Amino acid sequence: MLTEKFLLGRGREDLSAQEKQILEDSVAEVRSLPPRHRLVRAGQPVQTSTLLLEGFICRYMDDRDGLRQLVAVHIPGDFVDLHAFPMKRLDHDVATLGPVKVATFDHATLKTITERHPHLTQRLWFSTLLDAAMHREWIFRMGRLGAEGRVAHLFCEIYARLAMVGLAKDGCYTLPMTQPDLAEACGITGVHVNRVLRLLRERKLVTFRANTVEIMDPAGLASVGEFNPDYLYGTSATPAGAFA
Amino acid sequence: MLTEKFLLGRGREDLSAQEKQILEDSVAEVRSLPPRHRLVRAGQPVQTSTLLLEGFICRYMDDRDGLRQLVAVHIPGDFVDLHAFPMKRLDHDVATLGPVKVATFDHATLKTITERHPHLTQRLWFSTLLDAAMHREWIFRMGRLGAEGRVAHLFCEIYARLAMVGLAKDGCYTLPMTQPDLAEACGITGVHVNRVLRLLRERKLVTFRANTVEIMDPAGLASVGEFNPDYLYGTSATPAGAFA
DNA sequence: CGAGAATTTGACTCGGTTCAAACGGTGTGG
DNA sequence: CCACACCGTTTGAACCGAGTCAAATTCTCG
Repeated sequence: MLTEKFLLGRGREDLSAQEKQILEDSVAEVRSLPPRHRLVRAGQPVQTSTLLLEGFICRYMDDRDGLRQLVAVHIPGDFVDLHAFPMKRLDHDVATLGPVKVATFDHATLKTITERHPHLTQRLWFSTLLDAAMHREWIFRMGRLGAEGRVAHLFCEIYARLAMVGLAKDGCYTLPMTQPDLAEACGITGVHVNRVLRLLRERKLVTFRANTVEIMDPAGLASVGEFNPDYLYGTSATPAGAFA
Repeated sequence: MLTEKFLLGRGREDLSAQEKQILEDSVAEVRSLPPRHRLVRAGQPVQTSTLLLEGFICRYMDDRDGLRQLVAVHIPGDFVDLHAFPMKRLDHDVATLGPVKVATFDHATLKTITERHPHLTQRLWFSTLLDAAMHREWIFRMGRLGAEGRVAHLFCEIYARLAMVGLAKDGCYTLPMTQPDLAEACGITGVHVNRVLRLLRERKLVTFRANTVEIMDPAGLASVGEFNPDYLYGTSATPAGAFA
């Protein structure tokens, strides 16, 4: 089932079998895309939205000098640009990190869902609000944490989210990001990311090599990143609590 | 009409007279609240949502040391915690800045709306996505701008939003925030906010005194803050374009 | 009028940037 | 199959923006 990871660990159980089927039947197209491929450009009108099936996607904005600020990292099960449905256009770019597989939904189809299935609609709405909750946490990260904390927090967040959809365990996961990418996500320099990674490694908290994150001390890392997974709205059965 | 400012300048025209009436009739209660009053505490279950009628409200999160990071500032017409309706609980606190007047909506009533009025529901959804768009811009502000730019950007954003609902003109508006408040919104120190304000004043860009913002050079301020109002999704008739 | 908060300014410190250079993978074309 | 080019990674040294600490001044409100 293509949409099996959607809201997994966040109340997907709350969807009836019929609703799950409606979602599944609403997929217009499944596509594979190469790394570093831009799906949507800021400002353009959009008629479809994208559910991420495999791989990683990011959203970002450019500053005056063309430097990027990531505003979101997406993992399988995320409805990456569902907000384009009510908004019609986006205020940021959307691009793949590594290679991905995505499912596309036509906005016309989504409109039908909103007209006929209020409860499913509310769950779709909820999924966009999860993104907003993560945005807020990113604001917190940039505003209150130093460089070390920011990187630690990001590693914790992605681990917790991947664990919820069964793509991470024992503190290990694949993350197709470079050090400059991390820098763009954390609002610091690529050079400084490197120094921070060395520190975190030396303190036996986490290592990041060859696109692989290995969290050696979850509690310690969560402490450095002041990470509390409540904002991810996982259900009680969800492994996000590993950090609690 | 209590709800007259809701989505004003953001496609409120798109609502039918009937829909506007439904919204108006859904108000459960109107209340006045004193400055610095906390409406919602993070984590608590919530059964109502709040439309801000008059005054200013902020949302914030605490770090380990109890220091606050503002994640949103709300102005009249904003449905401050509508996201609590699908989410059931919030990941942050909500508090007034100055004195406010608010309208309260029961979630049971909102549920009825989502079951019977898909189009109105979509506009409610849209309003929560506007908040998410502002969150993203805040991430950008914290990640890519220096202290000066952050303060400049914030002043620009609030001006553009107030102008859309008719509460600011000629670059002037009232903002019941202290310098420490600004600091909490911008991720810098209160002391440094003071220095930045002096700089901006000396450069004849903007002054902030006695809860009053006076933008003397809109274009210059927008340039320092790398401010582009597109993310506010104003309509073409909207004064937000004053900064474009 | 007095208390407590907010504003303002100065001096010193420090985290993170900038600039620079070396080193390591990896894919491509000759 | 190797050479080269292009990234990404790593490290060092100098610099600077913002934080910290401290104290004086002004404002606000009971």
